[in-house]
Amino acid sequence: MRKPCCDKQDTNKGAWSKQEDQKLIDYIRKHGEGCWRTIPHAAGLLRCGKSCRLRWINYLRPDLKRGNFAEDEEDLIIKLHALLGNRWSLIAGRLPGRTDNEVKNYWNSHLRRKLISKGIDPNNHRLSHINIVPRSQNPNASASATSSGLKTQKPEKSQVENCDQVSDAGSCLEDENSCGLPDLNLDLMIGMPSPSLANVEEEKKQFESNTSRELDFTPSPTLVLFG
DNA sequence: AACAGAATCAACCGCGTTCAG
DNA sequence: TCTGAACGCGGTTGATTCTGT
Repeated sequence: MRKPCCDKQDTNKGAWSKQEDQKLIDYIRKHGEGCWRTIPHAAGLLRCGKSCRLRWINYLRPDLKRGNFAEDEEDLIIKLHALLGNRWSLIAGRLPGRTDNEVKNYWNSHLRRKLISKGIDPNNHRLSHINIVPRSQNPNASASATSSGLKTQKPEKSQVENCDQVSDAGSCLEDENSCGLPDLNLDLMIGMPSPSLANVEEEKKQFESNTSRELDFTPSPTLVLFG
């Protein structure tokens, strides 16, 4: 049985105070990112290492961009999601200054809905033959696009009906290979910070070879990668 | 102005992976 | 080779803010 990552009795939870932020920033500036387990104690924080790591990565890191996503960033996220599925850290790795959490939140709150409104199933990036009813006329759809709404969205059949056996976009791509659909031909050159598209492909292949998921779904003919 | 519902996003949780001993 | 601790990730939650009535 895994032990909890920290002694919960002695750790703060919830929002970080300015003082806590400052302590963490000061410590990491001085000593760099290191063993997250020991950082809280060393920095004089009553937080668990996990929490410190998350706070640093998602909020305090100096190279974070923050603010609205540019259109090219949106496009890139959509394309990468089509390629990689919900592997947010990989996607975020290709967006300089963005974090996996940020990308994930943005996807769940904006991009999903954007795709749905264009009649595209965000799970597999295929045209879904659903009539999109404006929210105002469709009270049932009210919470479906929120991140917390995702849990309620799961059973929202109408939107996944066409591909109810598809788990994610990545799996869809496996199918892509097997049924000989056209090459994705993605233009992923927008501000790639690290390695290159070749590595995305590499990671994808690696992922695919590592995964033994059996897929069983009927492909719809159109995979949509707009942008 | 007050309220309700929706949207946003920081943070937590739990699991899989990695790695050192 | 095995085991356990730590890390990293994706999913989820819940507090806060926004928007419409």
